[in-house]
Amino acid sequence: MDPPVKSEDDKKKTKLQIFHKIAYNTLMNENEFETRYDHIKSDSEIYKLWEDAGYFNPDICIEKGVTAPDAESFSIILPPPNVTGELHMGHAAMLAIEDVMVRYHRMRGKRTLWVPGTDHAAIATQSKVEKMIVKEEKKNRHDLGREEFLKRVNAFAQESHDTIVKQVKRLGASLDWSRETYTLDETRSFAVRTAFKKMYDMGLIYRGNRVVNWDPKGQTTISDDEIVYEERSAKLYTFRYDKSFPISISTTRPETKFGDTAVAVHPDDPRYKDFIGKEYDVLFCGAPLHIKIIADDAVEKDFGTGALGVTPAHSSIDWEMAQRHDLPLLQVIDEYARMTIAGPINGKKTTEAREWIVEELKKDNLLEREEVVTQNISTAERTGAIVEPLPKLQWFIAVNKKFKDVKSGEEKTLKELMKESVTGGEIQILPDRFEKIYFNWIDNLRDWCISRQIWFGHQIPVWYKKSNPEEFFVGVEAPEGDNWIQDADTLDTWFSSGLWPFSVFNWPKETDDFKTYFPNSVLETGYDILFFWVARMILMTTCLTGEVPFRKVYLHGLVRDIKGQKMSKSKGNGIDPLEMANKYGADATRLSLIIGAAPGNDIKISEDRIRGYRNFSTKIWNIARFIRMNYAEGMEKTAINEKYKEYIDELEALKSETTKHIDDFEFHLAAEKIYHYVWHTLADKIIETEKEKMKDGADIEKAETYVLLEHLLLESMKLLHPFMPFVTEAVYQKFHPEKILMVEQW
RNA sequence: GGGCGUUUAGCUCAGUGGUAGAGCGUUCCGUUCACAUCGGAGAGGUCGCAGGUUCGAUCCCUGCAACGCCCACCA
Repeated sequence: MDPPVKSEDDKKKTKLQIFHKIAYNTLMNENEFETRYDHIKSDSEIYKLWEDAGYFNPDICIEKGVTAPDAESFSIILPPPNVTGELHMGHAAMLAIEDVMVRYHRMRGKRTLWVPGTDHAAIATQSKVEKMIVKEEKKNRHDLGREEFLKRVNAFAQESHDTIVKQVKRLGASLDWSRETYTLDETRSFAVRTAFKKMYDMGLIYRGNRVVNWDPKGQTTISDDEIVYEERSAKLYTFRYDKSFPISISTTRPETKFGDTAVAVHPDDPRYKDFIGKEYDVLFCGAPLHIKIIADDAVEKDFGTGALGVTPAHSSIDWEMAQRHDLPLLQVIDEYARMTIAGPINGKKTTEAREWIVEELKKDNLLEREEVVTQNISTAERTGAIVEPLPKLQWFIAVNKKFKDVKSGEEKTLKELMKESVTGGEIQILPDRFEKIYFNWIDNLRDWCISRQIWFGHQIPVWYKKSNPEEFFVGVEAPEGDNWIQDADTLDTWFSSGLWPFSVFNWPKETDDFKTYFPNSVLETGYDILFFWVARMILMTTCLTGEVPFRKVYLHGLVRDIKGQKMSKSKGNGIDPLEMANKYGADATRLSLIIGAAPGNDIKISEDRIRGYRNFSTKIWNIARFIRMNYAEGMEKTAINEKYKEYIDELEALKSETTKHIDDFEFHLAAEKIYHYVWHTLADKIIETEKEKMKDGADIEKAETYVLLEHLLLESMKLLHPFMPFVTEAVYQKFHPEKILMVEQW
């Protein structure tokens, strides 16, 4: 007889099993079933087991035969944590949910990739380091100089990065670390410069003198989305510029009126109809102004006097109006929020100027009314400073300009492209109520100012001719010769993170990864960065690749403390996920963030919850230990007896329910059902019913029961693995040291 | 001004067109038993309010209220 022929596959498998066995035996003694699950020790050993096996990397999964080479791919990019410090509970929730998806799809045999990375987070990181330096050395960034300052920021970023990576691993995230990237590394920087150049050539990036949001404290522009509105009470003054002027106007900022070039009224307002088109020379608090009366629909008839002093240089609404009516721009406030007009208030702060003007108006009997109103004031998210709208020469992305769409070849605007990606169903946003919010944002979107006057970030790839700064060069690399000087500004951090879905695959190179894993299957993140990030990725990706960045967007809620407040260090109400992982295990921490968290709803977390799930992992351990203790050497492993059909059916039902829930992004339901099954069905009912037989039954009964219980246990460990990877893997190892649960078939 | 979410046990939250669920807490009983990080038993809820649809509503519809969030920005 011929010896049995081993197929290549079998050989591979045997080799694999030996490898696993050796790897595992070096970690723990398989013959002992410890009385307690020691998560601190075991969690790290198991993560190492996974890392050494290499299965986080889909290429190795294929190489080792656990994934078919032609398997469908499943890819997620990790929303890159900012290198500003440490992970918080929100990150932990994100990691837990994404790891559930990734582990599930990997176990289903998909070619599964989860790409790790970190975000340089430009302004956030820079201001953090700046604050540290001010505090510790009483110096600001200008004292250090650009080069030295950047050195400091990079060192801080590196340190944060290392901490973050350690923390991400501690939580069990099955990320492919061999593909790790950073938004500011060389490959990503190349992608950023390429994107800038391409969009410039497409006519979508332009340099323009427009009214921007200026942060006088941070000394930089910020985008509309970086503004936080704060409700404050303010005084609304009603007055005339001077006695000769026929119309009264109302404003909360009289100091800006030195920049007025028009007064706008509603075209249908009978009170002012006769004035439209007339022009006046007035003397406002000693300053000569030339005011034209214009009619514009944007004016609210019922507010104030129904007439609006138009200040094109210091209000974006007024600036737009000025564009429509071809009004001149008159800047009277500088970058430090100080007055630039000649006279007694030159160089004074806007608030001081305001008081002075009011006094002048009173003196001249021009002030008609003074009332207290509540208004929403724009403040800069990062510094808290009141935003000063100023005209500045900056770089913008045009969202309303037609260009030739890469995919359809049709003339479209970025806004249209962003909208179509979702209305056309190419991208699905879950929960779907966020689609409406997304559309609403697009409708209000204005040209995106992308240049920032900060140092940390991607320097704008534009070079100006030293001899003639009007002449500039836009390119991926610097132009030849030393007659050029690069734009000192850097790009908004969301410009580079907008490229993330494909820059992680080394775009613009057409890499295999790009072909295999792009578009990403799912983008999972908190709903708070829908506009900042998700929308920007859709914008950049559809524009540059002609493809959508991902098929589905799954938005999770925010993690809050027990009082419902956002967790933050300054409030001291944060629960540190790492502390929880060390206290109760990563599994318990993860489960507490999944169960009870409906998609898109905020979750309030407390230590008690986490402790409850730690008890669950102890329970699992004991169930496994009990079953294993009833295994006798030489026990005959029969097939499962027909009489246990009910148990098997129950398990099968659980399997299909769980599968459906995960496919439907209902992770909380899936986890809860498995939880309930393991504790209250398997342990409380089935084991309690069958344990007598294990003790006192005949050998055949003992064996039958054992086989049944082992089957139920190990199958439920598979179902639970994506949610609680550590304890389930540890249990599985006790039964199958030659295998790794992480890559078992779902 | 526009939009969205939430309202269910003492607390934090899931869930469902047909006698209501989890964690924690609480009451009683039980430790030579895999597990006291446990087991068993229990208390505790007119599922925010008012209408409507339905044989039947906590769930669907309408209105209202309270709380929270997002967007716009009336200058």
